[in-house]
Amino acid sequence: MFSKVLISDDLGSINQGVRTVLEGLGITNVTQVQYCDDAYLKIKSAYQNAEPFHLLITDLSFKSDHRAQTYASGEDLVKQLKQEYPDLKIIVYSVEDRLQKVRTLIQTYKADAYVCKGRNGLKEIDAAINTVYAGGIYVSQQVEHALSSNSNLEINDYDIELLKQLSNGLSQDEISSFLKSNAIAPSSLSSVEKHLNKLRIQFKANNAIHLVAIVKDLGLI
Amino acid sequence: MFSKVLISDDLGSINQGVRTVLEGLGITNVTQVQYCDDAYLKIKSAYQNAEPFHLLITDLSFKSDHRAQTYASGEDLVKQLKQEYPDLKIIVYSVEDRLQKVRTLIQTYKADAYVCKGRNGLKEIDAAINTVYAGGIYVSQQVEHALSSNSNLEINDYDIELLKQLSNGLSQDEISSFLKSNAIAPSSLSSVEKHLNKLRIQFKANNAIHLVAIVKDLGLI
DNA sequence: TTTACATATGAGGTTTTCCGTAAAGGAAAA
DNA sequence: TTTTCCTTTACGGAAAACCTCATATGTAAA
Repeated sequence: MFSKVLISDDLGSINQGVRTVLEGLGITNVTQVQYCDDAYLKIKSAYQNAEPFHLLITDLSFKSDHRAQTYASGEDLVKQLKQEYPDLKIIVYSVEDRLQKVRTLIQTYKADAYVCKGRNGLKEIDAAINTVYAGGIYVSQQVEHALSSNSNLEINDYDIELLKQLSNGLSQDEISSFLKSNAIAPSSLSSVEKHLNKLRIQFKANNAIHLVAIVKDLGLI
Repeated sequence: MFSKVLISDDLGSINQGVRTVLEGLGITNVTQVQYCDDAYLKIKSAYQNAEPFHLLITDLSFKSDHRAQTYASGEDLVKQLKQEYPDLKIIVYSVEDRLQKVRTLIQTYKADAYVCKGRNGLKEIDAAINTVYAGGIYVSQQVEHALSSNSNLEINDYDIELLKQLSNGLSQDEISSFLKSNAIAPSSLSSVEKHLNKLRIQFKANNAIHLVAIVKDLGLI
């Protein structure tokens, strides 16, 4: 089992629960921090001292306060750490249950587990630790289907860009110009219309306003 | 000091921290629940048995699961409880830091305190309990200015309703019909246009889509 | 009551979005 | 090469949104 673990979560009280789970697994060498930057520094220095952490359990959203931070969110932290220390196992523990978030973290940033905070989050943490230790990937049931590619995965970066610009206040005409000036194809007004229409159908939106509201709720933009 | 307290929060681990604070204040008769409906029922039955709770500390957002709930959020719970039991003191303890939320809960629903979960949330809980016990209102510093009327308070319930329906996919014409059928005045298409136009200017939005994106980011809807 | 002011409603014209259809271009298969 | 299929682009009409100005309504002060 893991022997050296770091917990990163700005709410101290949650750390307490996770710590209890770790104790139950016989893991006693546990450090906890309340800032992403602290997590990064602890892991870096431990690695340099040849006493690396084996597992990081981190939240995603950290309240910002007076302390300026390099890594504002757990996502940034995970991304950076997995690049520098691919061997470090990372479990994300968050209330966030947006599929897009889960996908990005597991597939792009290569996190090892995604556990949703909830009524039995601690039980899941237990299971996740065991799975990750065995070399597997653990994802909470409620967001499991985020990884099954057949879901709403057909929306690509181009679509996201359209939606972003739309929610940014640009008219479809302006989006067309924007695409042209950024050399993104297709860029004609007609294509913008067509793609947005496809998205409207896909998300069962009545109009563009509704569409933006829906994808914002989904956390896509 | 309060002698009988109920904690309502779907994440068990947070309850633990609050419980510790209560113990520090010499409060030992503490009950905790993970569902809003349970909170309501506990308070109701305790009242009927002439052993009422004196204080409720509740979260706002509760993950929905298989159990169907009458009160889906802490807001609904607070609203209902303060109507039925005005003497019951209520402290809201949430990560949510949207000013509109704070305003509604304190000013409309008459909650006694609003504490933001954060790095020193438990210290604030301590202070809030003392303030509320003394008959005062406690609001976390970071959202304190929510109550100072000079902020963006000019937007009223009517505006919020418009924005909600708009983000719901209704056209301005349909919103007008909706208002008429719900006997909300003003209801003419012209008025809907005018009010939305005012909001667009107020929020510096280019168009209705932009407007909805902005107010969604602000957490107004 | 009259006046003044703010807000609501109504009618107009312009712009943007929405939606269908059709033509043009490109890539892969026949 | 031709055919097929898919995507981009273009165009036009209908609907909705956007904007301005005129009128109506209601409320509070003179």
